[in-house]
Amino acid sequence: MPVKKSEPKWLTPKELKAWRSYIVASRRLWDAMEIDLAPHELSMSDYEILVHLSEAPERQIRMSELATSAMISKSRLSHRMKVMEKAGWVRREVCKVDKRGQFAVMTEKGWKAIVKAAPDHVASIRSRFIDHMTAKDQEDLARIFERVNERMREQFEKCETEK
Amino acid sequence: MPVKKSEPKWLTPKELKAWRSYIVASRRLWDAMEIDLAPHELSMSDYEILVHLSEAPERQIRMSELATSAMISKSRLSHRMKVMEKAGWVRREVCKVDKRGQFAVMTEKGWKAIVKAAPDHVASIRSRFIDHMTAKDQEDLARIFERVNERMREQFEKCETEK
DNA sequence: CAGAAGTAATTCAACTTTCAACAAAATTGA
DNA sequence: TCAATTTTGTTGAAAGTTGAATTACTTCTG
Repeated sequence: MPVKKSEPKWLTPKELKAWRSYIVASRRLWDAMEIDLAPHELSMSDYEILVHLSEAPERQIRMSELATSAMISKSRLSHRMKVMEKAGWVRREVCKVDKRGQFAVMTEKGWKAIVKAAPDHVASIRSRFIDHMTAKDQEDLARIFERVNERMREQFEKCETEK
Repeated sequence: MPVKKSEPKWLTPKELKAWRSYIVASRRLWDAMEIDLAPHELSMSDYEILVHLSEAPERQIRMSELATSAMISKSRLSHRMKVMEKAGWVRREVCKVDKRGQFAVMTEKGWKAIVKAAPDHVASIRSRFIDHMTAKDQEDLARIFERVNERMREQFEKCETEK
């Protein structure tokens, strides 16, 4: 029997428009916000790392946990930490309970750096994104992306259990 | 007179939720779609390049134009083209009118590769994103991101004229 | 309690992206 | 016309990212 793939269900013009405008705006938005952060010698990704670190109790957290919350690989975090350690923003401390573990610890200097960058970053989020939509839009957006996120989690879990 | 920065206008909980759900879902979405494309030996970025190339008249286009439409730097495009040329998907041809110029030309093999990848990619856009929202949501989303995009273009133009 | 399996984090090697410098050609304008 | 400027595209080195391998522990199991 000849293998016949089912006809792909192409996107309708409206679907395509939703996808393209999302993907194009997202790309530009990211670039613009990187530029906005650059004066603070921070990339979006490094900013994210520092925020999660700063929100941890006593501004310290295990490397693995930090990697998870900042949504980057452990390897990448290791490399970035080396850079940020050199900049004096963080330091590493061995975990006394589990000697395999390391704590990422935010230094006073790191705290000052993030406190200094935060107002500009928030202004950037506003001027590039949030301020261009109504309160209703914000709610819709949150709902939509929360759902997308939720579905991806489900898909991922399904894919895990299949192993 | 002491310099006093105006109090930063922090995000309200709703604004923060809109921003965070957008940024988190976007990150995961991108990763998931990279994984979906991987079996075709393509990254999202390379796919984008090939799509724009395939949509050009006679499937050929000047390097600069391609870089602009795929929203990547000329340098990056140059490097990627070298890789894709090696894979046999594209080749380069000098422009007879403007001898500085190069045309990126899609090969038959490249066309076949993109035609083969497209149905899976569209299925990926659907299952990861589009299918989780209503038609109304799609319209709202398109409108919101179109506006965000438009505003960024204005901001960029303003910043250009200031030079 | 020994050793097998699992986990935390880093390192290595390969690859990708960026940035600055460059060459060649086209355009501008005095 | 012709020198200055701009544009096109590439290159090479440095920086960043990834995934597999590695090291050093911890936990589990009989």
